[in-house]
Amino acid sequence: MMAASTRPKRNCNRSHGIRAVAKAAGVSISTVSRALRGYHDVNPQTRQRVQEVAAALGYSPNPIGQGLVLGRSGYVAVLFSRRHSPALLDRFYAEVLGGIEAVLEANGLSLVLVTLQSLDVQRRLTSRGRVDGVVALGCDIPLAFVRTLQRSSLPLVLVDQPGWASVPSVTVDNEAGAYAATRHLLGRGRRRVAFIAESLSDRNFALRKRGYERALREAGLPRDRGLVAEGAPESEGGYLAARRLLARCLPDGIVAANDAAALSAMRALREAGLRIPEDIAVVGFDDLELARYVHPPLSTVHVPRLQMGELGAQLLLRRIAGESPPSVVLPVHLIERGTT
Amino acid sequence: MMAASTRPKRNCNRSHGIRAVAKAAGVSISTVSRALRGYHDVNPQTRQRVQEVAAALGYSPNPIGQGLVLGRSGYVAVLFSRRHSPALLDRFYAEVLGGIEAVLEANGLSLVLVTLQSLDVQRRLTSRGRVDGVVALGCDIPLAFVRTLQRSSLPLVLVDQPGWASVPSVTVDNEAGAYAATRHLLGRGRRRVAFIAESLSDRNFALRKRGYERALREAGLPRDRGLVAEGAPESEGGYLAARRLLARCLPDGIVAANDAAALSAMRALREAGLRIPEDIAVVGFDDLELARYVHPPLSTVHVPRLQMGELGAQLLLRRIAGESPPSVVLPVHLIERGTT
DNA sequence: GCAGGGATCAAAAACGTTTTTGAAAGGGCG
DNA sequence: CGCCCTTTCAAAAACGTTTTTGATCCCTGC
Repeated sequence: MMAASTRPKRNCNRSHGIRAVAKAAGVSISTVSRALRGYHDVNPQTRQRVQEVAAALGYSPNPIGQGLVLGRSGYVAVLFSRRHSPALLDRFYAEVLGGIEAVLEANGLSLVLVTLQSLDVQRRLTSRGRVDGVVALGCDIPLAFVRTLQRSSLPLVLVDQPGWASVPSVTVDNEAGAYAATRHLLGRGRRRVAFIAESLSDRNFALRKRGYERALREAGLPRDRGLVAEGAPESEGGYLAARRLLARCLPDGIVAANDAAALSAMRALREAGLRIPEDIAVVGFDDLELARYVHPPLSTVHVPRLQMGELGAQLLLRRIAGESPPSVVLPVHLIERGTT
Repeated sequence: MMAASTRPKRNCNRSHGIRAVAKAAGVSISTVSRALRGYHDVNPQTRQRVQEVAAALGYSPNPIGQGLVLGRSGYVAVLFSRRHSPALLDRFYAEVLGGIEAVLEANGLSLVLVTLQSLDVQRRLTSRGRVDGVVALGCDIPLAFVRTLQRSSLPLVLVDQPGWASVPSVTVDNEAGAYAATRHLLGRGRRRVAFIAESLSDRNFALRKRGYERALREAGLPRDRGLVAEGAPESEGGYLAARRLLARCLPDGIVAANDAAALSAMRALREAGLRIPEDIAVVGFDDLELARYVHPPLSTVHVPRLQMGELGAQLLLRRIAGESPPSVVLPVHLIERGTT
């Protein structure tokens, strides 16, 4: 009597899982799998019955079981640097994230958020089978880290950071955007045009500075180092940069490396008693939603954030599929509003 | 000769995995598992050798294999409503997210971002073993949806939305916060104090309205429906609400349901030629970082966002462990700045 | 000398799926 | 009537772990 229940193992006659469906439909589990996956070698009647039974039991394949045999997890990691980590997540990357999520979602993948803050990030990413690919966001992901990821042969794309070698990337034409912004100010008769940034060690901001310098050079204006000011790599860096700039000279136009810097710079300008745009014109970069709503509305270079995210995700999907898609550089365009 | 390689199956002698470590260390795979997991019945020398070999081979256990046998995935879903989905992610929830991520990270769990936009969200969450738990963010997750999640016996906690039954939650004392804000204005001699919100169907905003009303009642002021205005549930809803309010009457104080509404209302007030705080005082709710930097700096009710996220994650961890932790209501406090 | 017991480890079952392999059934053709 | 091919499905292997079970070895105590 007792022998039968001596070793009940875990629970062998559970009511979930592919086995339950197989039993209820009176077929084998392999047939259930094929029927549900839409393979050809299964009788239409059988397929129909299996589908009905599966629906009735509320069955859907356990993704871990699938992942084990298929060798994929169904997760894609989105890597943030410390500066843009969720706690500091600015609207810029929030929107990029939205684009990534939409595309992944449409392809049945889930998005896992990872920040560079944690020490064993590397292990968690490269650990075999944990994620199927990585999108690295922003230009302050250390190159060494990217190289490590690349070595682990995990599909990888860079967004808002130039790619290299076989790593595809999605970026915007930073240099051309800043060039257009500067030309715009020069075209309005401004002659002492400054450039400010939260930080010039940010690679994207450095590229924008080059566009600014090229415009000045082409206009035949002398290069004045006093016209370039740097703040601090934090949310109020632009305010600091503007204060430093005004302490040195009085420009009649400012090209800011991003909207955040432009907006806090505007506060500094107002505190200094300057009128915008009469005394000094300002143009930003990014076209945050907020730019439309401040007073006066901020002229800025529009960056297609959603599209960046979507393209990044699409590139990653192709990479996961084994292709080697080329990097893409998105064009940007200036939007004139009230500050110029 | 050929018989040996007739069926090479996938690849049976691969150089990764627990088997490789076992072979290299000259022990069985079960010993490797026990040694690495820190169990007792393994000789210290053997353990040491196994650890060295594992480190040398760069081995770490495949989480999918672990998940399969352990019945957990190592992932926790954070659920956003459409309104706060990544594309629209406001700084409020970004910071809550940061708190959640920090705690999960410290406990070896990863965070997967899920929005209510997708149609089969439900399947993806409740599908057995996909995630170990869910944190639902915000007060506009449909109750029906929450109930479904609850029925699936997936550990669940609500953040910024009142829990019920056995679902624990983390909220702030919205009613008390708005009460304090209103009392503050009344204490400064304001008598015609209005309340504006992007939307009154938002449950948290409705609670704040009740705090506002209680303060007026206790002060013996007559109830005036014209003093309550609603905008639209979008980023510029506060602007609209303020316009509607001013079209009806001229208050000398405004309690806004959140900082976003307060800030865009301030724009409307300024456009109407009103001085802040001389003609009209404004107090917000949330204490966004931006509140400190606008001009004049916004008086507001501080909401401990990071802490909300941390507590939410901790509650979920306890729930996953099988406990039934109680809901928590965090206190809030008023911060006086330049607008009152 | 031998039963009993603790320490250490190997073998195997189990987790839930997919995919390969091969077998049975049915039909056309010689 | 037998052979071969096609259709349909069942059985089993495989994915990478953890955990249970039981075997071996060595020691202690009688």
